[in-house]
Amino acid sequence: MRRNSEFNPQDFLPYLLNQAAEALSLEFQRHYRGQYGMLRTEWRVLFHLGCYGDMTAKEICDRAGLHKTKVSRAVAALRAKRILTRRELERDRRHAILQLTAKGQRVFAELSRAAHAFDSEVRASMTPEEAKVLHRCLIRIAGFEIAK
Amino acid sequence: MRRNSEFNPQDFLPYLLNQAAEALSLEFQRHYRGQYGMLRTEWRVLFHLGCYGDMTAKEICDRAGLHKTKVSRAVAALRAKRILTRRELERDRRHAILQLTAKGQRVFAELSRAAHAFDSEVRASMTPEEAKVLHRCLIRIAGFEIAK
DNA sequence: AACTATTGGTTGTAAATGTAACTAACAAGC
DNA sequence: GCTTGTTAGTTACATTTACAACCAATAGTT
Repeated sequence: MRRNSEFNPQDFLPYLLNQAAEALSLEFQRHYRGQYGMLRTEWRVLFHLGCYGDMTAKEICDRAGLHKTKVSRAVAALRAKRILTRRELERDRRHAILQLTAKGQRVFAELSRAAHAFDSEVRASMTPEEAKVLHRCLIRIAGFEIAK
Repeated sequence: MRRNSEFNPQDFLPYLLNQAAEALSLEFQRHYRGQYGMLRTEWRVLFHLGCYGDMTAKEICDRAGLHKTKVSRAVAALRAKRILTRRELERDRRHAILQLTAKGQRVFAELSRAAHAFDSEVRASMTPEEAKVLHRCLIRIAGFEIAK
């Protein structure tokens, strides 16, 4: 069977994007996984709480685009690791504010620094102009939805 | 707890890249999953065989950066769907060449067209110059490995 | 030929994820 | 107050994936 020259995987954006995303995620994983035994979703929850401050699980779902079951399980795991606590609201006991513990804040500070360094290292492989374009395109794509 | 203004998830490349990749993959999934009940890895294997022609599972692993167990299972599933066949080599019976069936080629042609259209649609959201920069950066990142 | 190593690939099992069904708390209409 | 609906979150179960152990074929060594 002969080669199809019109189109190849590297030119298909979903594929290329996935390869790039995988490469970086696998690499950065070492930090939260190796050091703290955290899963990707756990790191994301921690990241959001650290960056944006205390919030409910629902808010994390919305901001991070994660399904509530994923967040629910990540929160349970982070609680078990004593990285965050939940405090139910008096006025509506369905909601619970999630809050980093002192340990959680230390871990966040640590990982946040690692993330920053990692990010800089990746950006070092491109010009500031390229970085700007990349960022702009990714933001646009991340919100991409095809006409239904 | 107050907001950490120095750094936010949208600025962290692994995160942003993941969001973008997820958005596109989920969207494109409809085609191979909805129409043919294929999984992502199956689509990738089909894609590679269609684009590059017959090859062994090992070659697919190397080219696609997939683990051999994933490919092994995808191949089994695609065989069950009569999309490809395997032909053992006489001279080394460890190797088996994977080859698309007539049906496999039709399915590939169909999905390839859909992929092309999808890709164009995504690219329509950026200038040719942006697309070029994006492609260049992603290729670079996809091969990224931090100093160990 | 016999012994070890390596390679291509599969299988078993545990961990992680997705989906749907469920619970509990509140809100709204009557 | 009692239905009905909605929202936040959890649990149960089925799929998918990751990791390690495994098998069979070949290569390399002695």
